[in-house]
Order: sequence, then C-alpha cells, then structure tokens
Amino acid sequence: MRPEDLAEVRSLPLFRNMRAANFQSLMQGAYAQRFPSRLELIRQGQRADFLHVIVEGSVELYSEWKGASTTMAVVGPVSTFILAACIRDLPYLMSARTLEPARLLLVPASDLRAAFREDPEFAVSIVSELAGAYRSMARHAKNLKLRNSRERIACYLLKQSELAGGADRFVLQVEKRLVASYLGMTPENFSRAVRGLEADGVRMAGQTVTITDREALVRACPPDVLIDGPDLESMSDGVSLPGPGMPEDRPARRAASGPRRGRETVA
Amino acid sequence: MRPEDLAEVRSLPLFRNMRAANFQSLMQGAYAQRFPSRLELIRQGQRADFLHVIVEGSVELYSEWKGASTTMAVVGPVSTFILAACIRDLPYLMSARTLEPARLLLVPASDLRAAFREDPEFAVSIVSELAGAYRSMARHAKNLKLRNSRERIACYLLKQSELAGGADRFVLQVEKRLVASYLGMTPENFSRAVRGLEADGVRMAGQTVTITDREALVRACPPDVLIDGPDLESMSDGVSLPGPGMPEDRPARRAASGPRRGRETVA
DNA sequence: GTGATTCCTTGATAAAGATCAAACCTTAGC
DNA sequence: GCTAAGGTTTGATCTTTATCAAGGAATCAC
Repeated sequence: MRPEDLAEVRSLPLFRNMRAANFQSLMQGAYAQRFPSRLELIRQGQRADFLHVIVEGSVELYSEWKGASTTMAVVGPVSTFILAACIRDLPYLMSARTLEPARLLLVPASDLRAAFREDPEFAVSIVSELAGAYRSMARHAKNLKLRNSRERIACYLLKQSELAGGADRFVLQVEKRLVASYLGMTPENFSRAVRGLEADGVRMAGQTVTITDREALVRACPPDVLIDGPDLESMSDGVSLPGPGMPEDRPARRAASGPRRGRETVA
Repeated sequence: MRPEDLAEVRSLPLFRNMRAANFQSLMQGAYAQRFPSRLELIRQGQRADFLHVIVEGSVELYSEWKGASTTMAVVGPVSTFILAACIRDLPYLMSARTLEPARLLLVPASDLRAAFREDPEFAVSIVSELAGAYRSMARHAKNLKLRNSRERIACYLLKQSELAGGADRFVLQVEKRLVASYLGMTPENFSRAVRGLEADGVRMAGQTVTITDREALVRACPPDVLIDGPDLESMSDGVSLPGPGMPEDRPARRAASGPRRGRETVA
C-alpha cells in the first residue's frame, strides 16, 4: 500500500477524525489487495468479515433473487462499502464485484468494532456515515416508488449535471445497463425512455449527455432535494452511482485509473 | 408519563444498555404528548428536532412528490422513528402522521447527540439501530426491484404468518391501502393480486388472512432471508409494517390500545 | 488488425400495473 | 340506529414496462 493511498484513505470522512494511533492500528490489521476485473468480491448471504475500501477501480453492488439481478450501487475511489453488515456482524444483503481491475483495502470487521469502542470521534464518524447511508437508501426507495422510469432518468441526468458543476454536457461514467438497473428498469426501456426525453431537452450520443433545454427538462421532471439530494451527507455505503466526467475526460470507462473520478464521497 | 411506559421505553434496544443516569437525564428533557388521530406530526423537509418514540397508537411514515404519496412504514408501540435525521441534524426525508390517537415521547435531537458522546454503550445501541434501519431499507428496495406485486404480496403474507408464530390464520393490523402503498402498488392492484393468489393457497376475508396451502404459496413466491428477514436486527427506524394479530384479537384497528401489538421491534 | 464478446438500440408483442368510475361494505360520529 | 365518510372491490380501459428477437456498434483479447 502506497503512502499516498493511505493518505487518501485517511482523508475519508469515515477515518478523518479518528485518533492517529487508532487509525494506524486499524490499518496495521488491514490487507491491501488487487483484484482483476469482473471478480466477485462478496456474495450476498456471506458473513461480513471485512469493511471494503476502494482505493482504485470501481465496484458494483448488486442483489439477486430467483435468477434476477439488480444493481444497488456502483462505488469508486475512495470510498467504503458494506459498513452496516460489518457493524452488525450480519450477512451481507448485497453482492459485490469489480467492474474493472481494482485495488481494495480490507479492514477486519472485528477491528472496526473494537475501534468504534476505543475512539469516540470514530464512533461519531461511523454513526454519521450510517445515517447518511440510510438516508441514501431511503431516497432510492422514494425514487422507485414515486417516479416512473422517464422521471427517474430525467432526474438522474439533472443530478449528474449538477455533480459535473452544472455543466450542460457531461459523460456518463457508468455503463447504461448499470444505470438502467440501478434506476429499476430494463436496458431496452432505458434506451427508449432516453429517446423519449429528447422532446424535453436531452440528447445522448454514446456516453455523452447534452442538456439542450434545462428548463423544459426540469418542467418535465422537477428534482427534489428530498429525493435527489444533495444532503451534505455524502458518505460511503450509500446507494448511488459515481458522478460524471467532462467530455474531454474520455475514455470514460477507465476514468478510475486517473487521479480519481467523480465525487469519491457519493457512494 | 406513566412509570410503566417509561419502563417500556427503557426496555427498547436503543435505550436498554445505556447508563441509568444518562437515560434519566435524557428522559428529563423529553416531552410526553398525546395526539389525535390523523394528525401530521412531521412534514418532510423540516429540520429534525426530536427523536419520536411511540408509546401508544400507531404512526404512518410516508413521502410525497408531485402530488403522489407513498407509505414508507407504519410503526407501532414501542418503537422509535426518524433517528437518522436526528443524528445527522438534517431535514426529514419522510412525513409522519398518526393513524389513531397516539401518545409519543419526544426526545430533543441535541440531547440525543450529547448522550451519544457521553455514553459508549448508548453509542453502540445507536449505531446498531441505524445499521439495522439501513438494512431494513435496503431490503425494501430489493423487494421493490426484484419482485412483481404478486410476489411482494405473497412474501409479505408469509412474513406476517411467521410473525404470528407460523399461524395459518391471522389478522392484518394495517389497512390494506397502506399495505398496498408500502408494497408499491395501488389499492386496486393489491385487491386484484390478492384475488389472484387464491390459486396459490391464500384466502383473505376482510382483514383476516388464511393460508390454505403454504407449500403452493412458497413455491409461487419463495421468501428469502436476505429480503424478508429476519435479521435479529429488529430495530426502530426500520421500514416495515406492524406484525399481525390473531383472529380472536379483533377489533384489529384498535389493537394498539391493548398491551401491545405485533413485534414492537419491527419498525 | 481481427475475431469474439458484450453492450446498445430498435421493433413487435405481451404482460403488468395504473387510472377512472361505480358499487359495496365497514366504520366512526352523531 | 342512522348517516356520512372512507375503505374495498370490481369492471373497463389505457399506459407503462417487460420480453423476445435481431441488427449494429463499441470494446477487449489475441
């Protein structure tokens, strides 16, 4: 594990405020590891052994039932996932797999729980993180229950634009099939709905999205802070997808190998 | 606030392990209050001032967007809600209203945060509670994304049966329209789907549910611990509906005035 | 490069779910 | 008990979404 990576981990909201000694001992017990693309890191139902921190690459969290599968989140560097299962020492509710070659830091769940009791500041960070993750998941559920797929896409794109600094043109960092699954629809439906949104001020060519008429788009699908955020709570273990890149950033699919893609605090 | 109510609050997983002195001072700052039926307790978007503890009655948590509304949970005594917003000192993501006359205990959010830092055991309880709530919400999202309405109903009924001690006959404690909304469908759709489930071993007469062929039902819709629980994590702020009553328990609509209805730890 | 995946799109069709309207039933309040 | 209000069911219809199938485009491995 390189020192600069460690520094990035240290700068995460989760670890930022803990005492140096505790951070050090937590890292001492952790494993840095590389994984190839498309590797299953976690199988839902397994016991939670390690908190996972993504240092490089990206990971999809997904769930399966009766043969069907749905994307619950895509997380990129530097962020953590499956905190809740680790804290409760319970089976994972989601599976995880790398979308590209990735480097992860695995922190033993038992060490984590010990550190929680040792370090009050760390306890505060953990509880903040979890509360944020809860709210993120609540938003996800509201989005699914209150909006149709057209509206979910429109608001997703508006949110991406916001994450891109309000730019009218940006590049999706995640495959469309994953966005579709995250938003709770089939790729076909996603494709058609995007096409349908052209009438409301969106154009999409490949991974590049252009908002041609923001007002029309907002009129068609008013975003809501209580669903789309932001919440200033941007923490890990949340439920979302990485932020967009700028048009010059391409090739998009490997953006993670660059300095860092999107908001590292989104997921 | 009656002493026996206080004892029940004290017995909640959230408060059970905190030091007596801290519990006392937390309760000192709290307000016990009665509310009539159908009163809006919380409006989504408001700042989180109080942790709410239901001592008697029941409360619906719901969300709205563009005129539409969806039930996120129904919580009964004795349990808490909106912990996450209190911890983070952020706006509520959901609204809350009483479904019947209710007695609540309102604990100032600032006191809660102070107690968190004072009392390590309380910190552990809070973090457990939040992790449980997160998982509960994750289950809710999985349920919505991976199952159709027929399957959601079938698994919901199987779960209710389990909560009723495995009984083949039990009474819904919640209005069907709320169950329907919680499960993400219209009342009409719910009604028709239940009718359709008769072929798979369910009969419903009024609020009374009879499972006539459990095997058929399970075959039609296999429940999954990773969606339906249980998780042993039964905590507050979770996302669900109260457990069922037994057929003799009627009248169901007022079950809460009895000793206590269903699992008080479910919500 | 080149081949082989995998992803994305489009079209046709089917299923699932929503909406509108009306009747019925239950319950709460008087 | 009676009435009014709200919850539930049913039917007809329409919209939304999924499924199946196939062609085209991008990407990865060799």
